[in-house]
Amino acid sequence: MDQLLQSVTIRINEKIFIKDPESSDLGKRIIEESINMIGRMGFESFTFKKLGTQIGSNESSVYRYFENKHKLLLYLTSWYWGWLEYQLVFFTNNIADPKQKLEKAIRIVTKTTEEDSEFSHINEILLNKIVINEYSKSYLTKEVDTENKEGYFVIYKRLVNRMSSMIKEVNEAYEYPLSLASTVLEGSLHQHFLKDHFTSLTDCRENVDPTEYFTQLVFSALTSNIND
Amino acid sequence: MDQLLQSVTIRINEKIFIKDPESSDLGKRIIEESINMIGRMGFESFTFKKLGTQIGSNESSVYRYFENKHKLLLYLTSWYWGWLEYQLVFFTNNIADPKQKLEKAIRIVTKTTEEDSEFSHINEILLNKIVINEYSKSYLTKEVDTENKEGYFVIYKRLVNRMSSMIKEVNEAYEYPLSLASTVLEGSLHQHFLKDHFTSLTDCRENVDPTEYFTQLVFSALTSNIND
DNA sequence: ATATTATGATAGTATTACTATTATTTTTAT
DNA sequence: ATAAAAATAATAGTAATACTATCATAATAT
Repeated sequence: MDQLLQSVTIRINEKIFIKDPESSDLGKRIIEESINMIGRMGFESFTFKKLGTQIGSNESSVYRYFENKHKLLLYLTSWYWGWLEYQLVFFTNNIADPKQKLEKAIRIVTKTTEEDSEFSHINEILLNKIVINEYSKSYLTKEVDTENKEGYFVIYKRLVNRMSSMIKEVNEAYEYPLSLASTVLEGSLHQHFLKDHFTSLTDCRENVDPTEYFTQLVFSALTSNIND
Repeated sequence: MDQLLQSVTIRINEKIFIKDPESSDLGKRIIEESINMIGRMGFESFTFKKLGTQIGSNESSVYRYFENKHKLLLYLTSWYWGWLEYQLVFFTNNIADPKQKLEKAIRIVTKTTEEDSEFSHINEILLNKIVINEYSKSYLTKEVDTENKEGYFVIYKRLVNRMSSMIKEVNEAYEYPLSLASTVLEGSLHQHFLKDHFTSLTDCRENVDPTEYFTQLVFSALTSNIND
């Protein structure tokens, strides 16, 4: 990623925050440091009090940006999916062949984030780890339906839909484009997690990325003739 | 499921509990009522104090069975996976043809639990809902590696391995049997969740079970010639 | 120079997630 | 049948969490 990205901002649903963290220095420190802290200690041990101390500020000041840490997690993960969506669109835009396009798309959404684009104060490598470890917690709640209606998951949903469209462009007769798209996105996070913690449950490892597995899986499904 | 099951017990790692809940009436009420309560109010709102009140007992008594609610969740989910494993083995045991066997296996692990087997005080329908909504939380923690070493996830791991073996029996050249097995198990929970809360992200719905989707997906992957 | 807004400091509350102690009831062993 | 042991219940207490509320101070905008 390069210069271009420096002028791009990821637009997050305004209901997720009280005050836009991008609008001030303190806000940016909140985002920056919360990524470090959640990455280091995990979401459950992370608190606004600890964050306040860490950024040389105050618990009460953090509360002026986010209602609670759940909303902050929604903010961080939305940002991540927005960033991925941007890459997906940018790098597949010029590809005419649907197969090549889909292949590129799968590569983008399943790869390990290995470089920090430096286009913001956000550490994408760490954020990728956070998404792997914590994303499910943002929607596996009793409030999902309300929060979904409020539009807290729009970016992720848009991403799944973009993948689904690319799948359909390869084979419009395929019956499960949405399920396949959501399986690739969610499954990729899961395979990355297994690679790090349950090596006996995955074939992915150092140098065998989930990318290859999912690419083969998707193209098999789309070019299969088992239902003929 | 029938009579036979009444004599089967699912063996849970003894480190997960302090006192075996199967060993007393109070223990069984703890399990039974915790399933109702977690199902109703979600894992985060559930507390041992509320559980104590509900079963006409005491917070401190619950603590004599489980160290904390995380361990209780591990117990419940282990039980569920053990129960699924039992069905998997039981109903595939007599099938000689590897394809038919795998097909049956996929059906068992991806179907919606629709009947309470009555072979225990455990409500399997509700427990299935709990697994869909809460299972990820049991391993997406900072303590996974330690708890994995303690053997808290053995049953689940055994289940993935059984699925993986069945996959290999259909196509021993297939490169990702473990990833495919873990994708089916985890992905099935995810598709069920989407069906209930994010209908725009899945093709599964009333009468279109994840079963069909995953069956097609797995057999496409195994009979694919895209790498030839 | 003053009003406005942002931030910081402090205090307070209800709830959670426990631990510890003691009392009471139930079970079991003799 | 009785004593000892084990299980359960009741009560109290603690540190931490997840906030809310209030007031003071600093930065900025007009």
